[in-house]
Amino acid sequence: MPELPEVEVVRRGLERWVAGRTVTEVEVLHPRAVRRHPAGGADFAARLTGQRFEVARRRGKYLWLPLAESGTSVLGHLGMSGQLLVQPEGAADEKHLRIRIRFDDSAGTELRFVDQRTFGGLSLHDQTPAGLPDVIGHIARDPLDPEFDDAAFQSALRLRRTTVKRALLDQSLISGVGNIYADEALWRSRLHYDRPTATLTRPRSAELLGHIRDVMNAALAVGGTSFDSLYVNVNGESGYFDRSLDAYGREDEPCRRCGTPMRRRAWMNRSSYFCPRCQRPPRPTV
DNA sequence: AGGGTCACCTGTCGGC
DNA sequence: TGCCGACAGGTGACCC
Repeated sequence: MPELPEVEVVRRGLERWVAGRTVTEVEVLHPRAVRRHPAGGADFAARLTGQRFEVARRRGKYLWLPLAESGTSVLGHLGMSGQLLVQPEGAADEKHLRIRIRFDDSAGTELRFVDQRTFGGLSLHDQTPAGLPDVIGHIARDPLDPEFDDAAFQSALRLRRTTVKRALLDQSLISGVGNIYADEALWRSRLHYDRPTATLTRPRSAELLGHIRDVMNAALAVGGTSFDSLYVNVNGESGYFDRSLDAYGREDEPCRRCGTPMRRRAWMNRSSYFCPRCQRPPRPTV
């Protein structure tokens, strides 16, 4: 569940089903799932056992479970294919089950980290005075954070010497935006992905930020975007926002504004979807 | 220093 | 059928 709305859906599930529970056993079934925990899987398991989870928090695409009275937290990132699932004890292991966490209560469920491509993982970190795991200090606030500074973001965006989609995907400038919501916000803003950030006016950058927020909130309201069973909440359920996408994945389909067939362009080892009429490419600079 | 490229994985899909 | 390449929602180490 990679981008902000999908991660927030997972965070809410953890808040409901995992907060307040005490860990009795941790099984690390694949070393890559704890590769961001330098001391290794055995240390991760030993240090987590006996600890009690507090309410899950999130910044951008990272989420973490603070451990009560310890000054540490379990940090999680879902990568491209990670899932955090609350499953009945005894349910058959998923094919890509990487980490299992058991609890001391009688709720009858356990927490599982399942990840096909192993780009995601869990790790244990000290918290900074601000309450953030120390290794994500470089991650900017996300646009749904009440303390996100709109004016500062707009200024920083326009000062960058890069192109607008690159900037949106830079998690140290604004976090939580990935390939889907970048394309959606750019389509709503009528901006081409290769538009130099320096050419954005203040109103255009404000409008872009507004569209990022709007599209993320709209996705969150319907449980996020799921094209397949890889992207689900902690109960294994998909979101519905794929039906509302205007740009992402719509190659050759008519633009919902002007009817022109949408295009896909290879871009940074991935794809950008855009309307060639509504989102004109920037004039080549000399 | 900051921007841009590529590797890291496993799986699916479409073309031949 | 099978093989092969393209592609998939992300990140950060490493270039220049």
